Amino acid sequence: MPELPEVESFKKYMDDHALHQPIKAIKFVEPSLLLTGTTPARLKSALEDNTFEGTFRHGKFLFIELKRGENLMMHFGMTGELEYYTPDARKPRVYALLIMFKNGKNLAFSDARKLGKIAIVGDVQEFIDQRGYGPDALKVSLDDFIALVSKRRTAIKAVLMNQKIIAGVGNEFSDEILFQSRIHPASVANRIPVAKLKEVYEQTRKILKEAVSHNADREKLDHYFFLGHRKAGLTCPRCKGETSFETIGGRSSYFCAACQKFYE
DNA sequence: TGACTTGTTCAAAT
DNA sequence: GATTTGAACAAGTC
Repeated sequence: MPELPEVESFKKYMDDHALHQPIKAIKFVEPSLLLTGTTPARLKSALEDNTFEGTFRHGKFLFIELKRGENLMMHFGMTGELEYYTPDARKPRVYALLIMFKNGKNLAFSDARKLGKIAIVGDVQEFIDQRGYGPDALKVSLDDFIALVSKRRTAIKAVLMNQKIIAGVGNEFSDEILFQSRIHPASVANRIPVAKLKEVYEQTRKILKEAVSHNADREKLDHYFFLGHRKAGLTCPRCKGETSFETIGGRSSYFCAACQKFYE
């Protein structure tokens, strides 16, 4: 699922393939992905005869700067993907948004489950502020992290996944961060000692940075425990106990009840 | 067949 | 008002 590291790798993908090339035309076939305020006509007029000049990521949002001043915002939902390719009539792609460049290449944004979002955004910071998203998980300072997390009275896992507190962490990475920090995901955030929250902050940075450096490739993150194989009934590499499953914060959670301490 | 999954948003409850 | 909880959304997988 696209969390911060996956979105960062989409950012690199755009940087490597799609910048500085004039856009000839677009095709847009999935209006349900458009955020309120962006109509298909506005998308078309903003993109056609324009050029992507740079990229910016905040949490799980990717913003692609346009030469004429605005930004194309992409959110990948659960199943959003990008593909830059040479069109081939025999192998048509399924897409929600197709961008055709003057150099003959295409960029397709596809989204099988249609939970992604697309919009044209004027000022990126204003978009983030107006919608109330918290600081990016890799840019937030330790002090801000502690201040934001330590007062919450709900499960630490729900806090880490709440984009309005800290942006970028989703279900899968939250399980790994809490496993590495040895904290039970249902622990109440404001009951966790500050020294322990500092560890959560450090693990968050360590794991996300490493995932970013490997383009979120699970095979290269195999030295972590839960990434890639989230299941109940596995043997915990630390205490050799059996891993558990519970729904926490409305999401499936895997953890080791024996070595992840529960703070209540 | 239908339960389960995900990130976000919205409504309801506290 | 702020925070928390839980349901809803879509559609693919098993």
